[in-house]
Amino acid sequence: MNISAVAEAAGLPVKTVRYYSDIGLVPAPARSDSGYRSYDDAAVRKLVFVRRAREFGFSVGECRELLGLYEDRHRSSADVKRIATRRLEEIAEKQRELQSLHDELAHLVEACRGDHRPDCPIIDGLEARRPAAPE
Amino acid sequence: MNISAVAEAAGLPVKTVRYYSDIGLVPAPARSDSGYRSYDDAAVRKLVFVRRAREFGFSVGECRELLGLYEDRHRSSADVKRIATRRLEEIAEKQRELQSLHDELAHLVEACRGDHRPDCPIIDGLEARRPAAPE
DNA sequence: CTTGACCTTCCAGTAACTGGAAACACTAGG
DNA sequence: CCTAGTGTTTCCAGTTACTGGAAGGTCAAG
Repeated sequence: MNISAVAEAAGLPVKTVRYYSDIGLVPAPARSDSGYRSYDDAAVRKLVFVRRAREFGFSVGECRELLGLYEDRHRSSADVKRIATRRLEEIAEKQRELQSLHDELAHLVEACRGDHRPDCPIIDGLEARRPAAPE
Repeated sequence: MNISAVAEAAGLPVKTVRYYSDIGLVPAPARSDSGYRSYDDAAVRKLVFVRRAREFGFSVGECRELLGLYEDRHRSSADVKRIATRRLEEIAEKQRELQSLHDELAHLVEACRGDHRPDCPIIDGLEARRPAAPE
């Protein structure tokens, strides 16, 4: 399979497939006489796996970890569970943040008449509140 | 005010304040004889405004837009409302995505025994499902 | 005068790609 | 066999929004 075929099969852009090979996330594919990358079905499976994991918000580094576990089924699934659970917590945290963001902004939008008067609660709301300085 | 004072007042790292001046997001500050940046209260207000807007998920480009509106109160608040509403929709969309992500991953984690058996529903779940190819 | 904190500029790096240029490879039609 | 068009290669640069660090100038205290 040439790169565009495998890219389509995996649901990834060609550039990304090349990139994943470049950074060693997936093994370097065989090459044809003319230098074309030649992928097999195993490569497709791994790329699909990576795409899915990325969609779940796993970083490329975490994908590397997961792929290692995926490759070596003898390792305990506890490792996988640990990684996934940590990510689950991060997602939940992000959801909470997003929720408060949404509520606050929605409140401002609601309060905004959206007409041509110069005062605007959204602007005013952005201007308000000063938190503690960072680190 | 020197940069560290204004940074603290605005709740931003020094580097970021310098960066915002560099990219012209906020106006280039006056300089002392020795070349030190010298900020005034208006600069602090703008930086606070930008920090808040960034916290709301507005991109730097959008902050530029908003800052323009903020600077020119004669413009209608409809513009502000339009931008904020669009962002609100994006936040809601992101929340929905995050929710389905969370549910799916939580399901997999629950199904995972987390022991030393070689099969792992999380791995299997990541391996499954192939969507349409992108763009 | 020296020490230490603060400031300057510039360069590089981050994450995860994405876009584009220049050049070679392959396939189909004429 | 030639040509056009598409696919592929490598490499370099750019993206976003900073962040870290080096080399060096400045300032206030003791």
